[in-house]
Amino acid sequence: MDYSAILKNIAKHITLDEKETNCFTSLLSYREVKKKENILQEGQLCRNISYVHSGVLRAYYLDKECNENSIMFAINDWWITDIYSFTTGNPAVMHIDALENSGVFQLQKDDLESLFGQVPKFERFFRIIMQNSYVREQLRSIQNISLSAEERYLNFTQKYPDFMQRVSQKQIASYLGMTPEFLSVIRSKLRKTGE
Amino acid sequence: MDYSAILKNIAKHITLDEKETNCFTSLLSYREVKKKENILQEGQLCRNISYVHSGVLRAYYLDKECNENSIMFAINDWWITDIYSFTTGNPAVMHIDALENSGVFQLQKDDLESLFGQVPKFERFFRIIMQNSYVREQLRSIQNISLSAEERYLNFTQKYPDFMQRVSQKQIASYLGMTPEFLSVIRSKLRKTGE
DNA sequence: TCCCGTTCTTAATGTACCTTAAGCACTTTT
DNA sequence: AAAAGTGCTTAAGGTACATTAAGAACGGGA
Repeated sequence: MDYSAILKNIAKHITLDEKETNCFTSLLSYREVKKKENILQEGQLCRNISYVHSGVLRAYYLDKECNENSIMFAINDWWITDIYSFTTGNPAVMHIDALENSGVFQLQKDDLESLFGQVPKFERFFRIIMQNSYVREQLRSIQNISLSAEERYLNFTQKYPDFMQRVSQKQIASYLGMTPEFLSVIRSKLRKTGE
Repeated sequence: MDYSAILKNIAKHITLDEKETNCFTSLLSYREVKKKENILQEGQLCRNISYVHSGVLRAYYLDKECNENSIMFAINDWWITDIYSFTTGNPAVMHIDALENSGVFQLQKDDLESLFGQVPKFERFFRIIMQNSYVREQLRSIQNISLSAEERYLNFTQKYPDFMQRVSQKQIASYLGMTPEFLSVIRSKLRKTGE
């Protein structure tokens, strides 16, 4: 099993010796997820967190009109989970699917707790991951409230150019809180004024 | 100085012995903040995090039309900071004011880092605080995108009844991403259909 | 290879919410 | 106590977005 990428991700924030590394990798399970395959459904308990080794996953929320509201996209080197269900133990509010054939390393919540006991440095690692995630979501809230649809789109293309290649416009629109039709109008307007 | 409330807050997630407690409290500085007084402005570096001992603080973002977009309210027993500036070291994007005469305990970023070194348990404490904050913001993003203005308002009144007494409607409207006029219309409609 | 489903586009119509403005109640300043 | 500011309400008119619908282009499955 190729742990190099995930270990490099960990090494961004903490330094592990060999024993700690083995302790960590022994808790990981690798899972292949086919395109369109689902790894979490609303109502289930989300008891693990996934590191995306390859491919793309998407988390989304189905509202009462059954619209898909994209919550996050996760490509290579991102972590993804239903953090609400994972944290509180309540049923999941979101669905998580693969947008391409993907490979993820999964860590069970119980194993993570025991890892915290054995290698307390991981508290630091996940403190940093959670803090960065909080920053990202807070900036998103601010932008949702204070920017127009066009501004949100321009922002997204700058901030996440990688996603533009790999995620459909429909899904980007749902992440940005607008309909795909309106996103199409915005893009066509930008195309004209851009030339 | 009365540390009982903040220590009780810490004790929700980690257990400290006497020495650790002293180490922690020695790093705190108490600050009184008068109503309308500002403790952080956009563009400054935010190098501390505040625990609200009494009163109410509000964080808000000024957009380019100079509208105040409320980001969060913090009453007794909440933590508040510009997490973006605090984390990245970039200039603050938000302002933080007191809505009432308030008392806060402040912890400097450098002191917090040294606290992590001396009492690693605090990594756990702040991991949990950050994780809970992430959950809160993510749920907020989901609701902003998928709910109508009226639904967001009803949700807010249920989730944060304490804020309703202490925060003006204008500020609640700005937190919910609508104008105060429209919130007033919603409330008047609810008053009628409620009877 | 054709077909079927999905995505993207364009356009007409509809609506949730904003803007502006005015009046009243309340609080703060002088 | 008057004056000036601020918050809440109501209403008319305006706009950014949604909805519906239909056609073109692409991609996956038999």
